Amino acid sequence: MDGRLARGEQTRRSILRRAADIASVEGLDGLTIGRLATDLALSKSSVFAHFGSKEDLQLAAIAHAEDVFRDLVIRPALKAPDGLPRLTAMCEHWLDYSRSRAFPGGCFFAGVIAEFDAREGRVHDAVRHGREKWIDLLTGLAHKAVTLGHLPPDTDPAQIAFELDALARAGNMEAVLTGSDAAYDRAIRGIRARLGVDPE
Amino acid sequence: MDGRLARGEQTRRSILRRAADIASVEGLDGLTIGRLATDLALSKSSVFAHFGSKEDLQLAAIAHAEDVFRDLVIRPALKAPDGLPRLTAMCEHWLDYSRSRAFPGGCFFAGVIAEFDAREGRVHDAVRHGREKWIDLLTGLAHKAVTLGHLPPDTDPAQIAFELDALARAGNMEAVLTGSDAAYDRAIRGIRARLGVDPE
DNA sequence: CAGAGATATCCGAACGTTCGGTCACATAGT
DNA sequence: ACTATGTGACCGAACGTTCGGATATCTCTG
Repeated sequence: MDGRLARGEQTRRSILRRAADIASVEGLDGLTIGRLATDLALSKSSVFAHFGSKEDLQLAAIAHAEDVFRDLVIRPALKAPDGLPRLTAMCEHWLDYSRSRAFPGGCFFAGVIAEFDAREGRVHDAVRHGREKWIDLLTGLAHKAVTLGHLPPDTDPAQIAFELDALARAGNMEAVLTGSDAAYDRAIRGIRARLGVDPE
Repeated sequence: MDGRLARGEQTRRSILRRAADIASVEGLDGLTIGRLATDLALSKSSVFAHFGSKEDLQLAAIAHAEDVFRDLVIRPALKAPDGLPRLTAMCEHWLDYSRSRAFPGGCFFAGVIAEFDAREGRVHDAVRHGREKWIDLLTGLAHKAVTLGHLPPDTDPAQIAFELDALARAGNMEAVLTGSDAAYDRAIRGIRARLGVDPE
């Protein structure tokens, strides 16, 4: 077992990368096995065989997008000092991740949540669970910021997590919709004001 | 030309009502002519004939949803006194419209915007234009509230419109995703705090 | 080290279904 | 009788899925 990846694993990853990119624009339903096969110069059956069903492909794409999100947003932000700096860093990395178009359709989850929020099934559950973890993370950071005295003692951590997420998500959506980066400035201004942080 | 509707117009409206309901859950792409025909006990060709193409059906569904939104949110809110009361009324009617599930998938536009924000074409343009009108409306109300002295004179109307929309939209999404109404309280609390209005 | 055998990986063809869309024809309303 | 409205049969394309077999890649033996 050397460090190299087995051939199948490489293919699987290339499929997932492409799948997440497509899904961020066309949605997880718009994601198509035939389209994937064409784009990657593979056969439909080969793409299919790696996942066993379209639903499992969708779930794998979500898991992959979560890995990307962890690498680009969560892990870097956790390097900031605990409390308010870490909370603001999390929001700013979130916006950078959207702005950089790590996924061509903006934030992968913003699109997928809206697609599956009102449905049922495994994909809905996975999306919902992923979002819960994210909100819990933000809430925990806000709580820590309160206990450290970085935020007023009467601050409700869950409420502030909700509002920060709302502002960031709105920035992503408007930026993608209009093709302009101006919405990111709106989002960051709202976030900084809400946290009582001086605008740079 | 008496007051009654022509037969075809009645059918057309029933199609659009159902189409908007389906699209709010499954998306405008998940909306299917065959599904519509089955649900309404019509033939596919009849449904199709009313619109000429699927894209035109999607555009008509958007226009219909805008009518509903105008009736349930905008018109009632405009009865409130000008300035801050009207702005808060707009937000609250927005949340009530989402909570009441006028569309089974929550706010029609929240879903459709996320579906088409990163795409191109007529549907994207229609969605974007509709959202522009909505934001302009909110911005105008905020501006009026500032000039009337209901909000601090240094308030940026466009910024506050962005933030109010962000909070309301987040409330809708989380409520639909989790099936709980608690998110609406979060949204309204954030909105009232942002506007400096006392919670009731 | 070579080569046989097992195992991953991938392909091509086909399946049944559903999609948006077309068309000739029937029916209903005035 | 004429027009608006709706039907039913049908098309080609794309969908997810299945399957048998070809082709790499790895493993184990001699």
